[in-house]
Amino acid sequence: MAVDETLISKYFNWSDAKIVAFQKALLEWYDREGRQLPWRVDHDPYHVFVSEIMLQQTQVQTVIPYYLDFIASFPTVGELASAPESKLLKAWEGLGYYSRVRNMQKAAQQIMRDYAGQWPTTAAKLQTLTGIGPYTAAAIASIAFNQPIAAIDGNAFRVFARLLKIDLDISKSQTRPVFQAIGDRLISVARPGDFNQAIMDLGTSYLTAKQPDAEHSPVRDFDESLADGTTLAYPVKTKKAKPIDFYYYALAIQSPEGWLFEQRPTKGMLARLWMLPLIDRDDLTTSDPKEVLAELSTLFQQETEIHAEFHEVEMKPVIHTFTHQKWHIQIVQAKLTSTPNLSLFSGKWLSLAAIAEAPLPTVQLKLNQQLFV
DNA sequence: GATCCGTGGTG
DNA sequence: TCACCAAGGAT
Repeated sequence: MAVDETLISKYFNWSDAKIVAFQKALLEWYDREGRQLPWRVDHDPYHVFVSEIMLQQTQVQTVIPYYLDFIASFPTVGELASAPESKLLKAWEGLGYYSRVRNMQKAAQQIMRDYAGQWPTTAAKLQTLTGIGPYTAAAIASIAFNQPIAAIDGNAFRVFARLLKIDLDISKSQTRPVFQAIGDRLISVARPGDFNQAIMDLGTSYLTAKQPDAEHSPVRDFDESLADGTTLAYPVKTKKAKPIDFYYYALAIQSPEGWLFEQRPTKGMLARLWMLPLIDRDDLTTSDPKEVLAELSTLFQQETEIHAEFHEVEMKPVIHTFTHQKWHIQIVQAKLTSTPNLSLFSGKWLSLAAIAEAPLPTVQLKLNQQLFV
């Protein structure tokens, strides 16, 4: 809570007059050139909430169609709270970070149960809701309820780091309180929501990460890194690790009732979404292609007593890169003349129509492209 | 506090 | 191909 005052004053010692001038320059620009976005047509806390969750680590252009569909399907927090999970996951299909939508429903249920459907108005209370952290709580509190608290996202880190030449590593958790304290001193008490959104618009226009145009920004006169030509030195951030390679076979098994799909476990990657069964190549005793197919066939027959003749599909492996993992998937196919009982694979036989209804991760959509087109 | 959790775009 | 980025949060 108590942020080291000497650390703050190392980077920030603007006068009140300078702060006011900064707010004026920023907000006048925002009034002139701020983006028109679907979630900016009103300040409904539910609308702000849905958009902010979707925008976590996701670009505006990606979010827009999902936001419009989501609000149409689940218009109120009460309808979100009572929606079936499968519908929610389907609405989120392709957006990534799928735990966001399940946490969003938990938060909606907390609103209904603990707050009688009325949103709490302070960032502190909002942050107790599942899936709402310091950034999202500040965004909702400031935009929907005019609370003067800075929303420190990637844009705010970058903008403030450049303006004030803050050389703290923004990937370290101790850094956030410093930016929070400085942002809270800079923010316009009269228009906190617009201030936060203006900082974000600034971060996606003149002060972008790779090709900034700081010399034309509306706050160029307040930009200390522009003054000495060190814009690109900020923000300081440690590099991310390279994704780890994984090698799988995807079993494309077709019976008269459809294709065998599995729902992924409740926790971990792509939780509760549907995919073809994946066999880790490291779990097989051989890497010789012919022996692999024989082993898969044996594996399947053990449980079914149905003869399954697997064959490698003549297609390139599907390669899909996540943040931390890179999957190399070779499809193997088998067509069954009757439908066996399942025990080895805890899956379901899905018709093409059912596959279209099920929530699928993008890597499975890639597999579908190879199989069903 | 380091790691996990997706996807699409860009140079 | 690859590294990096984009309105973060939970564990």
